[in-house]
Amino acid sequence: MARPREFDIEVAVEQALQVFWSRGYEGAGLIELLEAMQIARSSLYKTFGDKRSLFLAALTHYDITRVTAAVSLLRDALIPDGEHRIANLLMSIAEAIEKQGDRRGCFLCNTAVDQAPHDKEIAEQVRRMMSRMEEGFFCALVASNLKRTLDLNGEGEARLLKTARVLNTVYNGLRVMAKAGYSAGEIRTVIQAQLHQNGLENMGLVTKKI
Amino acid sequence: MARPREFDIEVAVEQALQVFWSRGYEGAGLIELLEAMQIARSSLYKTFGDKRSLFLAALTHYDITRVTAAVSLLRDALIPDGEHRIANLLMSIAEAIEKQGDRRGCFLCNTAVDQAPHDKEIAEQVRRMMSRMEEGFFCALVASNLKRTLDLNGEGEARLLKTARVLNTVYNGLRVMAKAGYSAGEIRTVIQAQLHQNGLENMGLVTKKI
DNA sequence: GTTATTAGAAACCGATTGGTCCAAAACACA
DNA sequence: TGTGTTTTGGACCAATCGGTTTCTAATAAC
Repeated sequence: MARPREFDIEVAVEQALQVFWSRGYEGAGLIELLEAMQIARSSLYKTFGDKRSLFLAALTHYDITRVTAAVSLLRDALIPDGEHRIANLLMSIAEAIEKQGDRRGCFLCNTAVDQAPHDKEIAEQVRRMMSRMEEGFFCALVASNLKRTLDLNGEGEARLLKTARVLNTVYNGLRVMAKAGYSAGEIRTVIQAQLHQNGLENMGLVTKKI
Repeated sequence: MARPREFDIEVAVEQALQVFWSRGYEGAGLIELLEAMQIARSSLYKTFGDKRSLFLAALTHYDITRVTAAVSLLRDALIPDGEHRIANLLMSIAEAIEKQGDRRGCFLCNTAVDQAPHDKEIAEQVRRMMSRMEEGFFCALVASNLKRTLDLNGEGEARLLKTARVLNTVYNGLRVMAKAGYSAGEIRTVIQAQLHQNGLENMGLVTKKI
């Protein structure tokens, strides 16, 4: 029995995420955040507490939207070969540069670099999100020809877990390169070389068949 | 015919670098910088112009000290095998975490992530420094068994250049992982897997013989 | 020693920072 | 319609931001 909130929290958090994503935590001013979120100062503080909590909410929102989407892509059974799923994910980095001129990179990677070292809670969440990414890569590897090769050799899933972590490391490295100004073409070359080296040979881009 | 400067510019820039390195550009306040540099406000502005120029000076200082040191390691003829030089450089990331608890990562990588997208001049310098790192990896690869394998196959230096870029990407990825909280042991595992995949098999740590 | 020049310490600047407070408006429920 | 509760916008806050100015002290050249 009270006045209802006039804005949608999820929409507001998504807008805040956009600002944090392109400006970073320190670079994002309250005014810029409020304009993007289309809410008043007091509404922000009443709803979220403070700037840091809003950031945490944005990070969680990134987790349940973007990270989840990436993991889904890596588990997508509609693309039978895991190497194709991995190639699709990595190539999307180059595509983002090419088509949208997007050099904001990965919000998770950005946050790991500039906030995780100074904030324990953020660091923990970043670790969890990184682990989710690794799991995604692992799922794709389970459906790859690398898995089949390893099965013949009798090597276990330990090797797959290791490769998943390597791929996630490369993924983060690529996002840094994108921010450093490398072109879409240069990034694609790195991806191809990397996939080749990981024994993921069949790596042409394959679109989902529905 | 004037009063001489009381502080050493290089020392001051090195101290400023330390602050920018651990706090980032926006996170580094004037007061913190001045205290670390042990100079007065007006001296800073007279000598460097403004905060951004000081940052640029710190970035250049990082280039001519740290990046140069890394490249020297990668070209060090006293370590005959290139793969050992590469392993040494990558393993130093894990060592920094283990021995100094240093999670500030690589200042070049940090700057690429949080400043390059917003500042053209910084972006250009970051690109130049990344290229220097790649050249370093290339020099090490020239002295590696991968090179010898490729020579037999008739593959040219193009492949080596590509691998150099991949290694630099991995290097940046590892620095992100370090910031994300991965342990020295976890990072070492990734490095070993990666070196293995790059055909750089002889990868035990080898100390320089003088 | 005088003079020209510059370094240095500190006061000072407006703008902006993140954050609080309060009166008024808007709704749910009776 | 009246009442109670909560959101809202905007005024307000001290602190800090990056940057400037001023004035004094130091010193090299003459």
